[in-house]
Amino acid sequence: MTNRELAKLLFEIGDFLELQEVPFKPKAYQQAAITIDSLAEDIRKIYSQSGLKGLENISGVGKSIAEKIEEYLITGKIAYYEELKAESPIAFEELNKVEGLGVKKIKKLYEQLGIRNLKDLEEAIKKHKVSPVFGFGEKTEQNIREAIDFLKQSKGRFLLREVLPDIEKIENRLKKIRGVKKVSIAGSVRRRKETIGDVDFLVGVSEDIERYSVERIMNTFVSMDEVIKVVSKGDTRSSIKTKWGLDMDLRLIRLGSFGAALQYFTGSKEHNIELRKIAIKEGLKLNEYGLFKNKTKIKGETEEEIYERLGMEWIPPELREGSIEIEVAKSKKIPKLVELSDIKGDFHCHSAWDGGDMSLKDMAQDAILRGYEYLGINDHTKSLKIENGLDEDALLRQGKEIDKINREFAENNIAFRLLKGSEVDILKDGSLDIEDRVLKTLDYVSISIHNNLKMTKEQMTQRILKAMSNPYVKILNHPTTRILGKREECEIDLDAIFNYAQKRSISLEINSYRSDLDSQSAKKAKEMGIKLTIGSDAHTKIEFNDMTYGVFQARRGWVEKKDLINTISLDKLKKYWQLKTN
DNA sequence: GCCGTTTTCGGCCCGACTGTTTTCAGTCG
Repeated sequence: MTNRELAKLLFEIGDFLELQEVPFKPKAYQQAAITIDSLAEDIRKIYSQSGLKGLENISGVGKSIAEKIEEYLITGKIAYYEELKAESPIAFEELNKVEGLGVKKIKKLYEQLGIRNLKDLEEAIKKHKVSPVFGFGEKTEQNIREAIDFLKQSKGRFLLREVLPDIEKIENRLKKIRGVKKVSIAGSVRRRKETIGDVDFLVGVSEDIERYSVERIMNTFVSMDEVIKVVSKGDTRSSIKTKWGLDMDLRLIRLGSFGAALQYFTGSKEHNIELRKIAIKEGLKLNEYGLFKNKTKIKGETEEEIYERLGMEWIPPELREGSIEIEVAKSKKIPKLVELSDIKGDFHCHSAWDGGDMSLKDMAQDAILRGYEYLGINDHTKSLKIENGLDEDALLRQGKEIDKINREFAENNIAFRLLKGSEVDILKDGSLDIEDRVLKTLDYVSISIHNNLKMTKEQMTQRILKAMSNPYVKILNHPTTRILGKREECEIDLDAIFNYAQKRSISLEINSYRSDLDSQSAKKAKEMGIKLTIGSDAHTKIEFNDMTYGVFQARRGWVEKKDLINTISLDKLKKYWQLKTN
């Protein structure tokens, strides 16, 4: 991934400059790095199509950085980066990860104690060399010691899917504390990022809250069972570390400022900076307490009124990443994003036939309770032996059972249907492992890559294109094969896949469990007019709930109800896919 | 180094908390 590698280099240039205390340049490099990292387009493609000018058109990239990108794309290196790296003996990135250590302290530690990296720092802490340094002290030394311990055992970012239920439990607990009027989760959790770094709880209280009430709220928060360290505790903010390694902040907010605080702490940082610049242009000041004209607060109670006063529509948190959302909101064209309640069915779930924990009938009943109109059975096929993949015979037999269950629904006037699908395995040469004579008996065929993932980009792309050329294919499942947190995406030319999907009206899946497609790719597919599906990939009853996370992912990709297939009614689906099921 | 409907110069988000020092710098989000 060229974009990511380049972004990393630019970011590090920023780090080096920051260490040299060069003003403003670090931010410029890091801003450019962030933008490039979140670009949907391959930077190589931008350069090959539009040259240096194309690079300069990227927001945050000017003449100087564009030239460095060009140098990188041609030579694979940036001389400026190499120079800075050679000059600086300090492993800044590593040391900066230690909480409490910023540029100034890292520099001082190097100058006074010769500390270059984390290992040096650990040594120095062990020998109590840090506390005597001017500006440091006993407490700081102890904090650094603990921060290193946390760093070593921390898992970095957490999958939203794995932590959200626990976070919501705490949210509900906070709501019950006396004196608390309102609780909201902010930050990347509210933006529904697929991975989160920490959690921000906003607790709304009345304007004239008593001092002992404040104390009670803060005390309750920092003494929860999940807390293993209280990082800070004040009148408006407390900060804790939990046993999961997840950091949490509680912010106490007067209700009159709740909207401003929610806006501010939801971020993203980039989004907020853009918003503040707009406020400044209008002669206003935006902070977490409100929108101010001179010293007078003019807005602050709700997010909506703040966005409105700044001349734009309210922006759903999932879109607040500081890219184009503010421009779009100014022209009042923010789309109505898909919601869980729009989902009418799931095309990707596994039954007991391939080792799932539910029978076809149980699955149907569960789906009906969820308000679905249809459920596509999408069991693995025979070459995936480890998943008890079905062969042609089994698929035909399963089809008969589905017919039988559907007949019962029809007889009882239940407007719900199971659909005959299959997650057909794409073999190494791009052929499918189920014969066409059986594929044509199904309502829909979805295809997936599960093995031989280490092919060249060219080979992998050809393999998938060949599989997509089968006339019965309706969905390409998890197109890049990534499993967020476990497996990187494979080398693949997504543009070629998207072009072919567009031409043949093949739908691309947003897989809830894997977070694949990612939101940027989903956005791109949507813009090309490719229909998407969201699949839970459930193998067990509880995993049906994962649809929620697929919806989050889709929303982050600006996906609307109309962009998805599994939001249309059973009747429309019958026509759209010419289903065999009645 | 980047940016611009205050556009080619001059500004670049801003407030809370901690720890150390003794009135504030550093860090964080």
